[in-house]
Amino acid sequence: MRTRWCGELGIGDVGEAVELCGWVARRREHSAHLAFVDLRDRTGIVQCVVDGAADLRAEYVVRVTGTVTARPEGTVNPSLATGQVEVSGCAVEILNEAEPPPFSLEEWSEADEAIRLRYRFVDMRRERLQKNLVMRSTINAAIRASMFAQGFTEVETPLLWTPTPEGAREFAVPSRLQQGSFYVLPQSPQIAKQLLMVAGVDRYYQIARCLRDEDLRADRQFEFTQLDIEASFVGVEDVLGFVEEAVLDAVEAVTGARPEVPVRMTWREALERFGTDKPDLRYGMELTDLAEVLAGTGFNAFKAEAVRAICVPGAADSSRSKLDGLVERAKSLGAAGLVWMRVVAPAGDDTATEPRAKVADLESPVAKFLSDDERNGIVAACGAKPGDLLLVVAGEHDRACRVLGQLRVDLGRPPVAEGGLRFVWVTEFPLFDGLDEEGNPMAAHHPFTMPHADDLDLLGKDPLSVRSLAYDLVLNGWELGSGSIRIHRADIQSQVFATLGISEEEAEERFGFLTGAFRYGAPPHGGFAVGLDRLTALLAGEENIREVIAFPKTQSGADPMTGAPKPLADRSLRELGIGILPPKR
RNA sequence: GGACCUGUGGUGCAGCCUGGAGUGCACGCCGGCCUGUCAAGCCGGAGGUCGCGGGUUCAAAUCCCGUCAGGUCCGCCA
Repeated sequence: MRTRWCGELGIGDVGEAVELCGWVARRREHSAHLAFVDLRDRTGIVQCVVDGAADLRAEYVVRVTGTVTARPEGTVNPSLATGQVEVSGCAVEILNEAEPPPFSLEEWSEADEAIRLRYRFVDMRRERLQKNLVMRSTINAAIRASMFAQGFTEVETPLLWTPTPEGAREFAVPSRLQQGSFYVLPQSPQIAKQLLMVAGVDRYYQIARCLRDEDLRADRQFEFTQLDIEASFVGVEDVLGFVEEAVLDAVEAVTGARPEVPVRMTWREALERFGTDKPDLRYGMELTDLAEVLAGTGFNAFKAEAVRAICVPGAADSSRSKLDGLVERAKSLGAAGLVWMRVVAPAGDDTATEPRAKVADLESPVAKFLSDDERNGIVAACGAKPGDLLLVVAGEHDRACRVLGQLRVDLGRPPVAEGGLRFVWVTEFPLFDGLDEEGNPMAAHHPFTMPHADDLDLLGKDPLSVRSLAYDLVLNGWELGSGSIRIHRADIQSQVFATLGISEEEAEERFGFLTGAFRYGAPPHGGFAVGLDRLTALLAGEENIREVIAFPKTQSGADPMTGAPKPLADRSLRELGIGILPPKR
């Protein structure tokens, strides 16, 4: 039906007779006998010169036959990739008519999210989504090539899996043949891939769909895609190497340049410096420890386990209401309070106004409670300059760090498309993360994560301080993925289960098929999973992973195009043995 | 479960704070004109349950309450 793509035509094609197919993107009608039709296919747009276009409308599907010609002098369009040429002497065959699109398909035009999703098939005609879907495909292809080259075997695992309470909420699938029983959709192929290690597959990967029934966010959909990896007879460094190779290959395939290898950082260091386990290295504003400067302070609010600060460059002119807003934000994040300090010209500086000079070089509600040495020390420790704003949080150590880490993101994070690609390996995550209602430690990663060899004897004594062989890959402040070395020895697994407060019977019931399999010769193994929606979004410069997914859901989990989720017909419910309870109220 | 923002012809907005006739802008749509435009231009026209429900008021797009939808975030996401 066609001989060429619209977007690939250039000056080198002049003189060629072409047949093109696509959609009418725009139409500029000059008279009954001269019109310009911009024809669009997946590769781009080219201008066609037509003898009259009165019967054409936007988004009509057409086949154009004509000759590629150089545009007349002065009519070249530099903003169009094909702008040096046009297709002239065109005959236009209408393959299908179209109603006017529900929203403008011009790239500069924005439409409401609900309408975009309702007419996703129209939205996807735009360059933005076309480009993102192609990029996603490029990434997938590069990853498959990389994993295959590294000797990995792609294995598919079931979507109809078994409930494994613990972790994310699962989507349930009723069984028709065994009424009252359910499959669940896998929140990840975690257990399946460990079984593949017992099976001797040795090096497994899969571009796997994962499903979690948790609330949606800009970087979270119900269903998402991971590069899932597991390998036997490996240590942490091996796993990081496999992942690094695949991810950097994928980035290189998209950008044409191999990025810097990820920076290494322990979880502890990330928390101390950035107040988060997913540090964004594209900008500064790192946390400053004020403990030393304030060691002997008389100000009660600063007599705390930790006193930390961030410096916001040039923000000293923030309005009082903005500062009040920051205080509220800090409180909502769990801080007891937030102290702000405007750094102004130092005392004695001729440019300082009289009232400011009286409080030395800090303008703050608490300045009067601080000694001159403390004020100077704070400014020096933070490396602050006049015009900067300091934000100080005092309190329990981890919480103070996290609050400031979030404020740092709120105030400093650049747009997603700026600042390059800064990969970070965050290593030595704690094995446990807080206590549940019954006072038992909760697994930070999952219950099969190997404790750090040096911390094994702490399991019984001080579980919360036990480090693990778990690690995250972070890119520009987004958690791209996580993984760990798994426990393959029954004695250590029992110890961890015991620490988690999981009895042997309970472990047997929940994970018996895994621990049972482990008795038949489980190799040491470990793995990782990389979120490909997030990776693609970051490479595409998108703030929301919806933009790299063909058919995403809204934040309330709906699909405006299909109307899903919908009630099931009574007949279907009966067949599944399911009754619907009256709505809660 | 919670907080905040948004909802006005097909689309994107302004109007709302400070109530007074659905008023306005841009795009699109329909008709006409126009032989080198390119987000074409010019002229004319059509198109509205101001998300929905209730309340206050002589009077509500505007104020109040509720609700629905979309978005961002907290909780949640081993």
